[in-house]
Amino acid sequence: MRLSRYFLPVLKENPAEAQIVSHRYMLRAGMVKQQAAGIYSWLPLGLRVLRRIEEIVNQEQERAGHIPLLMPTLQPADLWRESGRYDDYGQEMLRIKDRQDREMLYGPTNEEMITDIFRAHVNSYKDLPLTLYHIQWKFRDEMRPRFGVMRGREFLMKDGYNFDVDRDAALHAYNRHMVSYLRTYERMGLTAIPMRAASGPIGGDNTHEFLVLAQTGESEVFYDDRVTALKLGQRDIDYDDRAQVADVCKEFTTLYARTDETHEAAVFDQVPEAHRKVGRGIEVGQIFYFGTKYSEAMGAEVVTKDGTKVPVEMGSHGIGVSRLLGAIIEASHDDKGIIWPEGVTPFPVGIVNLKQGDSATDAACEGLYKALAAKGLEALYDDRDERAGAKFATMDLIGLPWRITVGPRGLANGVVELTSRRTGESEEMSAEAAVAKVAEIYAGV
RNA sequence: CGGAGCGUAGCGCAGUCUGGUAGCGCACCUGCUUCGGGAGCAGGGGGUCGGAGGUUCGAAUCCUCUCGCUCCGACCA
Repeated sequence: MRLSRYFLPVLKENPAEAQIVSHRYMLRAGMVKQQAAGIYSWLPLGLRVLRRIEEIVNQEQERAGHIPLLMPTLQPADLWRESGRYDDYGQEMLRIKDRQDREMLYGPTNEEMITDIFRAHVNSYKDLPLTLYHIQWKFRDEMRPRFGVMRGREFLMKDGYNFDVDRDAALHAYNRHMVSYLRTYERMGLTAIPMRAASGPIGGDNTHEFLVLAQTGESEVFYDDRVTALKLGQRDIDYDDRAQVADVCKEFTTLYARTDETHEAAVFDQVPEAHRKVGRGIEVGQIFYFGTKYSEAMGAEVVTKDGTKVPVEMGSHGIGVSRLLGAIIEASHDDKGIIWPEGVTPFPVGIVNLKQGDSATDAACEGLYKALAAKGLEALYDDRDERAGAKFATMDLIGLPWRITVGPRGLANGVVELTSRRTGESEEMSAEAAVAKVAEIYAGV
């Protein structure tokens, strides 16, 4: 993408309403525009990151054997009357009437609707296990939306639902989700710690939240800091292997890690003092096992091997996709701007032409741009007629992890400069070597 | 939902107390100079002062109502 033809409305000054760093940078980098309290337009740069995050979520869900579908944002009230939640959900649910005066709602979650789909089409244990998920906009009419996309009223969420024949199978689904979530967050450059949680209006007694440590987090967290060193890495996981998946969950949930909702001081005190940490975290996902709560209420049953009918065992699992943008920025930025992890960056690399209009630098930049594209890497090429300082400031603000700087001084020696946004370190090399190095960096992402 | 505050140009703000017909910086447009970390000079365009009603010779400014947004608290992906 050539910046001169892109739509990237960056702001030099901090918008007054933005209190936390991710909100400030998202506005300043031209990623979002607020349209109402807790409701945002996604501008091109923000949309690119949102799509990247969705893509990673999709890939990891499908890798775990979960199946995508898409349910609507608007739902009929009657479905929610069956579970009893139409009345229970309260003011947070946005209720709407259509022209026939039918009661509708903008979905805050989809347990009822997925159960309706299930009961309409599945009758036998032979069709299980089954996990369906979608990534769809949700609306929760929060009392107090704040922190930009971190607590919006409209937000993009991945929500998945598992259907299993018995409790053991459902708990395996729970574990499978935990592992797939760990891998998802790691690919986004995040350390998200599973913490035992309270269940809230979804219901159920087995639930973990995934927390990203950050000063600006809304939850107080208590943890053994050795959990932050745990990494899934590239290990090979067979998601159908119950024992292997359970072992991974055990590895990641044995050390103490709780939110204030489930914190137990007496247990926490047994953590060695050197590792005992209290901090704050951003909740970026939650998984639940809730058994037959919805299937019983809504008559979602399957016939078992011995011919009896049983309500299907269920769980649900959510990742706050739009919230993740904020969480990643909170976890990865400096005083100049965002620092995107390679996994989610809107563009893999930026090209800065220090002397636009100079035939040598222009030609070198065009060559780089095309060579990168040939490797499947779409660079953001700053071809504006701006001074070097302005170009650097823009690149730093929008946070592309790698920058190739092309100027007449370097070209005279046959080199360009490859700079890491994270470390600030620069290395001079030929244009060919820079392309090769960037390609190598992204080969593993 | 309780408490506090703010709406004046695209963004950040001053002007409101003490009414006199709207200003600064950034951004934008033109020209010249400049050109490896958000340039300088000169010129220029842009605002029914959130909305409605009222008081007044006269309202951004005073009064009433209303809408929107932000922050602090209790709730949540």
